[in-house]
Amino acid sequence: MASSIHDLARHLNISIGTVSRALNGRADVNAETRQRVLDAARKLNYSPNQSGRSLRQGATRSIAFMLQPHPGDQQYGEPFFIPFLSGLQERLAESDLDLIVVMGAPGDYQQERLRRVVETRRADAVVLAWTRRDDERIDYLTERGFPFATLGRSRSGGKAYPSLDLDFEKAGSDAVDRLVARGHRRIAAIRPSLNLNFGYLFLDGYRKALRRHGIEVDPGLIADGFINEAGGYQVTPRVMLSKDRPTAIIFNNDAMALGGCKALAEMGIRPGHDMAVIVIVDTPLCRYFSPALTGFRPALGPMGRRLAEMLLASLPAHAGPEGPRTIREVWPLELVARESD
Amino acid sequence: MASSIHDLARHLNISIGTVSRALNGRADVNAETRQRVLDAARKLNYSPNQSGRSLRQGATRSIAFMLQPHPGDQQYGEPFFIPFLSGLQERLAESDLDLIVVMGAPGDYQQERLRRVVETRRADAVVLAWTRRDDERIDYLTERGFPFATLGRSRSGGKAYPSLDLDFEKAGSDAVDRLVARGHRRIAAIRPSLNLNFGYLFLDGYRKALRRHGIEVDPGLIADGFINEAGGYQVTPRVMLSKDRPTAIIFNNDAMALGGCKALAEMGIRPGHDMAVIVIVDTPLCRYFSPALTGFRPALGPMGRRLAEMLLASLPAHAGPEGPRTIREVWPLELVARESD
DNA sequence: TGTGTTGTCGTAAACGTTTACGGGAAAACG
DNA sequence: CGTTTTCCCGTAAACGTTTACGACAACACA
Repeated sequence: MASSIHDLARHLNISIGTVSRALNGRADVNAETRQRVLDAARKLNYSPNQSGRSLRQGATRSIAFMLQPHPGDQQYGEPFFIPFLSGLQERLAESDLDLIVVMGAPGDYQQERLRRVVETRRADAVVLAWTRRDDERIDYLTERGFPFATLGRSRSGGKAYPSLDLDFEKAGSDAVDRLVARGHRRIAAIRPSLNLNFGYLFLDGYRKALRRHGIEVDPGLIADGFINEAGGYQVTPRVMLSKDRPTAIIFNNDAMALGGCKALAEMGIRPGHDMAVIVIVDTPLCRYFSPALTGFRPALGPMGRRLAEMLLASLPAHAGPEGPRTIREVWPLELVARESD
Repeated sequence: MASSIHDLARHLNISIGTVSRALNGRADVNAETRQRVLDAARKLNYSPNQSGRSLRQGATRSIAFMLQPHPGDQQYGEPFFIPFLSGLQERLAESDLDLIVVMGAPGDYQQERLRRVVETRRADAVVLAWTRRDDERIDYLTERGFPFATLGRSRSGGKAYPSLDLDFEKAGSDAVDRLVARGHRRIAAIRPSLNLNFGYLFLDGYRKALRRHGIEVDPGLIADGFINEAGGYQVTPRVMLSKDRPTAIIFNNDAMALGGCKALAEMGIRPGHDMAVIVIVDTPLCRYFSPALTGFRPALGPMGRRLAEMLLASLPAHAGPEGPRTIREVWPLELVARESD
């Protein structure tokens, strides 16, 4: 079948030890021999069997990415993740690491999938997405001492692990500032239900900014919904029930905004004319919507790359010179002003 | 560190052979001993090391999914893939198989990543997405005799492998039928550039239906663009240049339609009023757009599950009773009539 | 010439499993 | 009681690597 290191050694009349050393660039092998090995490897189309390496080295050279959908949403936060995933996997590939994607419902099932990965040592480390406010996965991994990194912060206190997040708090605050500057005082906020941490962060920023402007926070102007089009559609009317209607709405993400605008349209309210709309997490969709939605754009691809790098630096095997390691980073969200506010 | 089968054996005063047999449900082990082993395994928190199994069994228990972005599009056909991926991975998980996601630019780079997976035996099989009309990856895999399945057809002739595709031809044809029935005769088609096969299939159906209705195919009403919002935005005006303007446009997918509608809006043309719009590949976005876009909805999740099943059935190791195996399936696209046409 | 050093390579163990094989005891059978 | 069968289990090889160790030759040095 596929050629092994033994075939190569036999073909060269050399021991497998020498072949291995030559291939792995060790010092104690003659330059000429190394070249012969390299040539033969190419000729015989040899690549080392990954299972063999993994077993011997105790490392699988792969990283698991855990993704969970939200109840009521089969979409896994789609538009958000692929660019991130792409950056992540690109960086991992550069270090010859593979990406294993593990999906599954949150809660027990996801936890079980995670346990399987860890205990059968299928991956050397784990990347967590959609971190919850209190995330049991983080507890589990720190307890086991298994390397991991997270996209998003969580409340799990005092634990040290690489994490990367967006500054939702500042975005929420900036959105309010911008709307207030444009004369709005009745500003609604629509965020995802569940205990997704960024929903809280965004709302914190929103609240603080309102207070700073001397505007009372009206609970009737805050609503939670599924983090998708349907969620935005269902929940937006609720905010319009107030006796004193909002003149602006901040949506957590593009999908919710899309559903929300649909609901507004059905009420005869035109986003961008009769109602200012701002989106916190901007995607290409926002730009091409009518009216084009102003929002805060994340640098998803670079974030994926960066988190991969932070994770690698925290891994004993891949760490470079034992320099200081970045533990947590919070990246800014850049405002893209368009037509909807 | 993590417990091995030796620890378990020592703890039970039993040989590792027996432990392994007990765990793997083989017949030649006493019922009581098996129970003791099972209990101890749970107590000591033992799970077999995957690298060890892989090496011994010559199978990694993982499947690679190859995804390529399109030039000019960093999005990997986002909204389309996650639900599919979710179904795929769910089904694989049920057979205790992991999913490795390999991304990378099409062409040489993607080919090299594929070679690495195959030659280093990181996966037992491969799933190809975004198949091109002539796909060198398919040639490579069949030549190597490596198991694989594809989402989408390709032109690579005479090769037998499981493949699953949508009936884009019929959808293109149905779309024309529907528009003609509503009085349209100037119907434009906007499809992805590159040699993505579904672009051709869709256009074939479109052309045939027009001819069936005795309408001449006007090349000026057909345009190619990047398969995303920007592509639709850029290319739609081109179709409007005809001296005899179209009264209806069929877009290949939701993202292109979104961009196209934006372009129309800027020309003062209101989709659903002044211009009929139909989308071939419908996603949740279409429903919540204003006007809600009529389109053809694919059953992405079930398709993922099904392709996983077809692939498994074609694998020697996982094949059930040697029944006949489905090789290719073409699934219908279901029309969802909404407001835009 | 004897001793120490350097450069290169082969040997063999080890990683954690699964499994073919054989052995011994108990059960079944005459 | 002797023979055959059945049931369980232990032994050891094998999967494909990497790597610690030692051997050997060549060379330098005194």
